[in-house]
Amino acid sequence: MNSKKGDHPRQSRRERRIERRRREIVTVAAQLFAAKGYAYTTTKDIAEAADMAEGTLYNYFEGKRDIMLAILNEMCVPIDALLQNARPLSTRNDFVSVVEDGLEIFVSQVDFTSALFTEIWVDDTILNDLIIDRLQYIGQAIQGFITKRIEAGNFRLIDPGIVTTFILGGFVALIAPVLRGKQPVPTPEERRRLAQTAVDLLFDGLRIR
Amino acid sequence: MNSKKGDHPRQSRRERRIERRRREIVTVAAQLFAAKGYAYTTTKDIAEAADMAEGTLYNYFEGKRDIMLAILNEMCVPIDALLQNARPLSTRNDFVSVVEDGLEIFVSQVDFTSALFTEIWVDDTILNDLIIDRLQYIGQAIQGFITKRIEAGNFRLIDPGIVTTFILGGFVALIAPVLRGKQPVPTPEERRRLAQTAVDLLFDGLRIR
Amino acid sequence: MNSKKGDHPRQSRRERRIERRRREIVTVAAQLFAAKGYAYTTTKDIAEAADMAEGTLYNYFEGKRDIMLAILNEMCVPIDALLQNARPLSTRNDFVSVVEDGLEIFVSQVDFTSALFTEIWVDDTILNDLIIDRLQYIGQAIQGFITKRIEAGNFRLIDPGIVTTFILGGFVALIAPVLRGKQPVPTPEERRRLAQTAVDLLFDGLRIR
Amino acid sequence: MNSKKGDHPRQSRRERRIERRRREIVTVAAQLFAAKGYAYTTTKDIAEAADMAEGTLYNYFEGKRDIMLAILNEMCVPIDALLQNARPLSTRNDFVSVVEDGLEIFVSQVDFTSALFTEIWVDDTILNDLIIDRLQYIGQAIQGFITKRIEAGNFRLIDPGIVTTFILGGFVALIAPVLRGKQPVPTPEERRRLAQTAVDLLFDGLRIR
DNA sequence: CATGAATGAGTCTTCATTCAT
DNA sequence: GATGAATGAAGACTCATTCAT
Repeated sequence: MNSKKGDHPRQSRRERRIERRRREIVTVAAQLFAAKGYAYTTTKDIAEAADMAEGTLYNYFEGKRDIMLAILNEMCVPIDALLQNARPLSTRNDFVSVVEDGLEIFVSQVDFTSALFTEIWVDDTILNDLIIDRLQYIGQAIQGFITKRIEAGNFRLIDPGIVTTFILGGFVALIAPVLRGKQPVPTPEERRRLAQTAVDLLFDGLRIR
Repeated sequence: MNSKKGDHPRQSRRERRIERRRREIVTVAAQLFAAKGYAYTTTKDIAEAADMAEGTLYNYFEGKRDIMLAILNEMCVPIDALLQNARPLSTRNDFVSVVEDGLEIFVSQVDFTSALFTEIWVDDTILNDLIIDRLQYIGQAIQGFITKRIEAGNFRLIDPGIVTTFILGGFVALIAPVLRGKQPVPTPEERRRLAQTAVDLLFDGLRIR
Repeated sequence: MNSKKGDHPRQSRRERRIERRRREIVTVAAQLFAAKGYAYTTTKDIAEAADMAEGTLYNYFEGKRDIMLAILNEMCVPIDALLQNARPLSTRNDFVSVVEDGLEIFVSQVDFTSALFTEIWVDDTILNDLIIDRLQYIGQAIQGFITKRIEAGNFRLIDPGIVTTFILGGFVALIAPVLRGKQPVPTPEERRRLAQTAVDLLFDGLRIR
Repeated sequence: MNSKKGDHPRQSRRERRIERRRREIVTVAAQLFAAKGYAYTTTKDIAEAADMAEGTLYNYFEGKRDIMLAILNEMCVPIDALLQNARPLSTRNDFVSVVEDGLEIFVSQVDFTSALFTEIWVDDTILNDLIIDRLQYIGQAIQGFITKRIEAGNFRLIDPGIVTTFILGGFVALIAPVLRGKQPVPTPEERRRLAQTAVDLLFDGLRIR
């Protein structure tokens, strides 16, 4: 019997401790990577921020890069959850919800998101392994939605590819200032308003109809 | 008098040569920074690519960072020109033109743009010194345009700040795949279509009116 | 009295367990040292091979170096036994026997011998503390044998020192390929043949008499 | 014109300087490797001994291991020369000469030889790449010599393989004490005597004929 | 001006040893 | 006694910058 009481301890105390420690490291590393970028963050920085010896890092991660990958995976979990659970986009409200949830994910983990964005521009491996697929998945969902609506006669005839790209960019732009600390993290209400305004713009455009 | 003959040589031959050399360095450095990121590009890389000795770089630039700054300034020249010369946005076509011109600038200097984008996420100084002001200038132009149109009763009542952010993000998204080599550099015709589609979306939205 | 019952237990059960554990460690360590060399074998390697925690090693040895010394001592026990028990060399057969026994000792403990040879070249302390004396003892035995035979008119007048050195080297060369895994461990029959051939060569030389 | 005077300067001044520097490094490194072993010699040690900054080493060698390989190659040059130029062994005097020359090579470069011997026991790559082939070459030369003599009726019927191994070991044993600093470097006269005694022993054995 | 060797602070990583549990 | 996480000193190697030629 591993644990004194519980019958089904998911993890032994040891495993929990290890997990906790990894989390600590990942958390502070994300902050540092977000603030200074991966290349400019030293393992010494991370160790000091995590208040441990440099060598201790290597009991939990294979190396600096491994910490980065852990951050990115951490980041991917809620994203994948969103992608899995998302009902197929069919109504305007679906769209607003998804945008809102997306904002929530990225913005509630500013450091992780920021670290992610920083490296995407530099590291092809990361881009290919982690981003491209998900981006295509999202892109196809949006394109599917638009295409179907066009066929149904609800949407105008407009290149769905370009629109999708534009939408994704707009979405990122909404969170970029937050990531770079130029704007405070939006409250849930503000996120809702952002999502609604964005979708509003997208559906009806600027011009008075 | 520096030059032997001409009365008003803007620059002596020597100065021209220096200028040419600086350009060479900046050009190859931009390629390297774009490809591998600033941090992962060594001065040796640059020197080799520019076919000169490492030490020679220091006759033209104060150091590695100074080369980066030169790249960014290089980048800013056409942007500032665009911003200066742009007629105040008043018609829909103005908008299309500006977007088109913007695409042209960024896309025709993929390396410079790419190098720029890479560092913005990491380097606060660069962000503040070079980007923020221009972004605000552009943002205000767009916001002004929207606000005026709203007042004129042409545009719906919609938060101009959010719209502006969204627009800028969409714009960046159009060039991002090119920067990362995931899409080929668009031809002038494609740029025009991109610009038109984007503005079209922006003005009239997706829905059939 | 340590043990509960027996009157003359050489060692208590505890002591025997400790001794057994030390043996285990020494055995696996010798394998590793032989295979990779002392410097390239980590305490983690040893601990894993001995199927115990790294820290446990330190309950039985003062440190990594201490394990090495234990190996060497282990190695010395049968050697010293051989040296003690060996009748003074007097006949040709004595010589063959000693060579044969020597081969047996070194070759039956390939890992220990190998570990020993590896470090002798590097570590002066080991060389001085463990090897020099024994080597001199052996050398003197051989020299004594030769000198006596020369005086007796059986052997030619030939520098006994050089001969001794040459003999020892020849002996080592016979086992070296085995130590380095370039030849299989010789069977007792092969060892006998090796010993006989070597002594034969030594006594009568190559030339037809 | 590269050089002021000479028409056929084998190497430019720069190349000569580089070669000189490499030599310096190799020389001090060999001393250190010989004294402490490869693993226990740090690049810092080498740099200090060569009186230069650590980084400078890397202008001349790819890394620590590369320095080791340079030492070994340095070592191989005279050996290969000896092997190439050696007349086929046919007389007893040929044998003495080769042994003498071999002693000269190894003993005149104590540090290099010592560094070599140290690593052979540990590093399979080195052993395979540099030693095995040459050893086999030498072994075959000796075996060939013996076999031919046996066929000619000059030598007794004795396993040439074992004899060869024994000879090589004897040879190494003659230089081992010098390598480990236990004996002074032998003078040419001493080398000659060593060689003669060894070959004498080998041909005629100890026993009075 | 051009060169490129020299520099040495700084990086990531390893590992023998300790010690709280 | 057993464990294995924590430690931190030390190691190999990198690279922006300097400077003598």
